Amino acid sequence: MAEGSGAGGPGSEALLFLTDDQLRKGIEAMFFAYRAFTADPDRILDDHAYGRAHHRAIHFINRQPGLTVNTLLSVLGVTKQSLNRVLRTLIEDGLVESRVGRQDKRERHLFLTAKGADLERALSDAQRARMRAAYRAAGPAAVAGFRQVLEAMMDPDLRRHYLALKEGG
Amino acid sequence: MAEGSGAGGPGSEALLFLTDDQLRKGIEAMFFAYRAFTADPDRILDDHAYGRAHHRAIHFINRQPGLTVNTLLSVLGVTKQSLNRVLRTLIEDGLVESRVGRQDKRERHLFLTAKGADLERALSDAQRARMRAAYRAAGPAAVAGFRQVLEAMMDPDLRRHYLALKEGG
DNA sequence: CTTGGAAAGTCAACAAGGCTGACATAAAGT
DNA sequence: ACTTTATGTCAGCCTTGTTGACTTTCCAAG
Repeated sequence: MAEGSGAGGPGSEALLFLTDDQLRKGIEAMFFAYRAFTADPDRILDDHAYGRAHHRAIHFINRQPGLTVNTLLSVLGVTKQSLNRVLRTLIEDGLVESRVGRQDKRERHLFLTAKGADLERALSDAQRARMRAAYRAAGPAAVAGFRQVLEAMMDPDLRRHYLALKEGG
Repeated sequence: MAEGSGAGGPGSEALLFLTDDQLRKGIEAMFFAYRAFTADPDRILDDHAYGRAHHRAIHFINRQPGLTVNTLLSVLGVTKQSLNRVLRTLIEDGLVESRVGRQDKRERHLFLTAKGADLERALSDAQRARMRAAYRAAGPAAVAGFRQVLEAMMDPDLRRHYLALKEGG
């Protein structure tokens, strides 16, 4: 309603959507939506005694098979020690395979095993189902705006990682 | 990829935005954007030896001054013990005040003190600045779509909390 | 060939912030 | 009088993040 009143000064029309109230709604929408966004995978992970950290590792190994530990590290934005704990259990459990690099033998290239790919599929199926329902409810135009805002929200460094994956698809 | 080939049946045009690739991009955009979304407040909180949990409590107490512990509990979706740890330090540090209910003396109503409101302002200023930049870069139409998709993503129970706040504004 | 640095892995210790379970108190409701 | 609700608290556990120190392996430049 406040948006409709034509009382603003010069140029205020174009900036009406930047009111604190609009911004606050966006902030709260992010908070609640992210909870929903992670809820389905979390349920599946619980059954396997894994956590969100395992999901993230599995996701990006699937997205970019053969990526090195260092690359995964910088995409995830965590420390080597933190990732290693997660990665070790995934390798021990036979979900991830680590192969020595051919050119540079210091590097380890990460791949999902068949078992790992199974879990990845279960997780991303669940997440995609929710995203699909939201997309369908909101419509194509809304989806375009959704991604535009999210991309504009990222730091340059994060956007770099995002875009690298976006092209690769 | 079956959806992407030009061979789709009737109605496939309208569903092009539901390809697995589009869904995946949305999922990854959520992941990276949420990191950026929380980065600025996290930096401020670090200086005060608080964490994201404190931020969330402060945010919702500010949004709905006088709300009861139980209400805050259900909005945040955590256990009483978990919230209490956070709330206790905020009260001890003089950021939050807890007043006994007048009608029902079992209830405690939560308010930000002046000091609490100061921190809240610093946190939300930072978060709004990022959101404002993203909104400005993406434009009003994108913003509408952004919120539509996020709202469609929420579980009914989460959306209930979101809408209650939305109206209250 | 030696040496410096990079990639990876590991150990130890710590902190935040979730969780469960058990229990205590005060106040309300029946 | 009894039960239920709202709150608070203690104790213990888990995941996942952190820092710091150290090792092994290997590449690459001097």
